[in-house]
Amino acid sequence: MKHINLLKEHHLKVTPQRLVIVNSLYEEGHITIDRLYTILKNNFTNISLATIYKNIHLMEVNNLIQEVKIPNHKSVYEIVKEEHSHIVCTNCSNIIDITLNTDELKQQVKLVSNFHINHSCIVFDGLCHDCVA
Amino acid sequence: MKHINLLKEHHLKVTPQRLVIVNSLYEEGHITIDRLYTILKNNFTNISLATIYKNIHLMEVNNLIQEVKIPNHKSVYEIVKEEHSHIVCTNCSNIIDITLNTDELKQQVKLVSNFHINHSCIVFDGLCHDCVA
DNA sequence: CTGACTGCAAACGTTTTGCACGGTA
DNA sequence: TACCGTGCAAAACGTTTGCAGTCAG
Repeated sequence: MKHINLLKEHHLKVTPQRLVIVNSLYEEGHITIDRLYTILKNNFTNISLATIYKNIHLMEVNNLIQEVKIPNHKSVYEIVKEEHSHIVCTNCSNIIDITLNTDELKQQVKLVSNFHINHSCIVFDGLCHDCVA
Repeated sequence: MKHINLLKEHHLKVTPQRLVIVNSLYEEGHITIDRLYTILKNNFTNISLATIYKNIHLMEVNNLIQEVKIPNHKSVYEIVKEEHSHIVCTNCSNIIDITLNTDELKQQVKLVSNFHINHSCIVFDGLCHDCVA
């Protein structure tokens, strides 16, 4: 099974449950707790939601994954990687990553506010190619 | 009390509780359920959280207010107005509105995705002027 | 071998629901 | 007056905690 090193690099013990969680995150890109529970039940008959929540929390704290809050949707989790934005299809709920240049935007922010900005969180919604038809 | 027309325009009956809710939204800009409960308790000794949730839900459905989801924070509600972005201070949790020109950003999105975009939701975090010191 | 992880059950906080009463239009 | 809104209590959710047994390192 892949992704063993990802767990080790983030100082997490390698367990079968964690490997399936990380693998699911890679395969699906963005995943809800519910979806994770469904997947884990297929692999471990006695899987507990508590185990999922505990692991999600640990992985967040260790910066392996992060929560993405999306308007009018349940939160999803994703593997931490370089900063990027999200587009959500309001019809089929599909979520994709996009990399944008936000320099110009941050420049605007600097002009109109006196905040010292750290991160930006940008989510678009609309219709994906399939759902436009 | 002001804001009676705002309720009427959104097809909501005018009640004392609703007037205080709308008034609080105007005065504070962004407000959590908890904060609303604290305020309403000062005005109505027997106010129920159920009343607050029911009204918040109704006002959302009638497009008078909207939820703003903020990374690592409780959701806040605000009066619906022209599209704008938010900056949150990671130290004092203060939230301010900013109006940005997102044309260039949406142009980028158009180039790298085949979505038909509707809305954008942009939240920055950082330190406000007071907290930098 | 030791500490960490799992599964279970219970607890917890938040949000929703049903109902009887009271108020708005 | 008729319907809608309120407050209360209970229920429904989602998430967290404590514990005993098991497993990874």
